[in-house]
Amino acid sequence: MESQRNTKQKQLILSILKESNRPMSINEIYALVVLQVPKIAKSTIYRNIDSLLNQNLIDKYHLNDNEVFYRIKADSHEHKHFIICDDCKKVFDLPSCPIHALENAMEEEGFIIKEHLIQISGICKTCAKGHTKGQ
Amino acid sequence: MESQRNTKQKQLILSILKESNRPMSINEIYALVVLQVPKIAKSTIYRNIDSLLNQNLIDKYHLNDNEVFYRIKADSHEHKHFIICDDCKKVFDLPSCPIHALENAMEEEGFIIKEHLIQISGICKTCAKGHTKGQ
DNA sequence: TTATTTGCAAACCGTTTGCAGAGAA
DNA sequence: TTCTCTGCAAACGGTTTGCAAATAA
Repeated sequence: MESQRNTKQKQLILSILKESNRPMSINEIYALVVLQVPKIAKSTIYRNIDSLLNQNLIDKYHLNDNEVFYRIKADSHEHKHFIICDDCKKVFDLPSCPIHALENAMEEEGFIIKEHLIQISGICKTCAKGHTKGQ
Repeated sequence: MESQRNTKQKQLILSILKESNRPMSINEIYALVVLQVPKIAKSTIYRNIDSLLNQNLIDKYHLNDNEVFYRIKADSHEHKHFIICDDCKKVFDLPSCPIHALENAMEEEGFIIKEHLIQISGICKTCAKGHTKGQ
């Protein structure tokens, strides 16, 4: 891996993700960055996001209506429980995992739940037979 | 809505989805369709998929590595609990929802679980205040 | 016969890449 | 000074669209 330079563009992107502390789309990030660096190109944001991913400072998610979101990495482990607003399309973290208690808590806090989705991934029986390919 | 014609292309696409009975990507569908209709264009598949979606015969999901999947509609309600193979990238339905028991069952059946994701969507507090927009 | 559907090619749009100049170290 | 990063413009790839020929009804 090459050495990394600290440009104001990269610092700005990182600080936006840190402050929002929720998954953001490229367009959300761009809208905020462009206020402070009016001539910034979207490719610069894509490249910096890529660099932050490689540095393991942020995570990437494919959520909702096929949009891609990035979020500052959680302290301990990757947090992958989201709540998505059907209206404004923003994505928020869920406080915890157990689903039923959690839904009740969400509703008490004023979020109107429409549906939930559970996604589990790993290696299926067929593929597990074929190879021991760990990663 | 206009009248719908039953072309062999559309019948074929629908029957492929019915037989597989799991979420399939456009490319998976295309690979099977092209065997029987060699000159078919992908745009024809996209258009037929769109028509089947409008007819409420199939569902659409954005899963895994930003891929889009389509699956024949379940009898009762929309089934949105998937299990995804990290290796072959195929997507299968989960038999039921409650997550812990389910993970145990999956592992007993030989699926190696790497991670799971819970996604809940609805209307956030802020948006709920603004408007009473039901859909 | 006639209106919808098809195959083809071009357009579209989010993302990626090549490149010369700007800027960090 | 040197080498990475930026802004710009063009390329890329999955999806959509326009159009004339094919086909279901």
